[in-house]
Amino acid sequence: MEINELQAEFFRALSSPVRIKILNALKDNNSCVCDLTKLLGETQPQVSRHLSALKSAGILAAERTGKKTCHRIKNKDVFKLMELSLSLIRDKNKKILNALEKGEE
Amino acid sequence: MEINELQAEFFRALSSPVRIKILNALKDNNSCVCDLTKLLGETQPQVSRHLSALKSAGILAAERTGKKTCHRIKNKDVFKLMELSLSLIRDKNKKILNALEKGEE
DNA sequence: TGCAAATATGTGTATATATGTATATAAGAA
DNA sequence: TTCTTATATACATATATACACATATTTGCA
Repeated sequence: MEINELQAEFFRALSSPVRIKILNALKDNNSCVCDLTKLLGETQPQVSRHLSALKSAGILAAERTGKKTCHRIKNKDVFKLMELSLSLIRDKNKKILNALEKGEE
Repeated sequence: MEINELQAEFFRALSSPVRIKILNALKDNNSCVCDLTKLLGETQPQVSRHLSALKSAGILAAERTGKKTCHRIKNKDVFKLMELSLSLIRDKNKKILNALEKGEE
C-alpha cells in the first residue's frame, strides 16, 4: 500500500454529497444515526452506511451509549480541507457558487 | 446543483492513485502526456483520460503547442490540500505511513 | 500528399459504488 | 421473555469507474 493509495482512499470517502452533508451536520454537534437520518432526509441504512464509510476512512469516530450510537468528527482539521476545496472550486464555478451561497439552492 | 455536489465531484477527481501521482509529477514541472506516460508507467490512453478528468475538475489546465499538449496545475493551493490530507490520514495509519515515508515502498 | 508522432476517443469488460427493501442484531422497557 | 427502538447488514440492481486494446484525430515534416 502506497501513500498515493491511502490519499486516494481518503478523498474517495469525501466524494459523496451525502457524506459531505453528514460532515457539515456534525461540524458543531455530535449526532446519532436516527437524528442524522431525519435531518438529511435519507433512509436509515443509507446514513448508516455512509457513516461507516467515513469511520473506515478515519474521519469519524463512533461511540455507543445504550441504543444509540453517537458519531463525531475525529479531527476538526477536516473542515480546513473542506474550506480549501471550496476556494479551489470557486475559481471554476464562480457564478454558480455565488448564486448558491446567496441561498438560492 | 448544490455546493455539496460540487465538493463531492472535486474530491472524486482526487480519489485515484494515478491522478494523485499525476499531480505530484506536475508539482514542480509542467509536462506533456507522453512524458507523464513514461514517468508513471501507465498506458497513454489511461494518462490521457486521467488528465482529462483532472481538467474537468478544474485542477489542471492544458495548452497545446505543436503536437504536444502541456499540462499544468491551475492553482497550487491544491498541494495545501494534499498536505492536509496526509496529516489527517497520518493519525489513522501512523505505522504504515512512517514506514512508507522512510522509503520502504 | 503521405507518414509519423502526440493525443484523444470508442468499445468491451471487470469491478466498484450507491441505493432501496428486507432482515438481523443489540439494548432497554414492559 | 416479548416488544420496541436504534443500528447494522444482506441482497438485488442500477449506475459509475478503471482499464486494456483498437482506432480516430491533429499536427509537423518529408
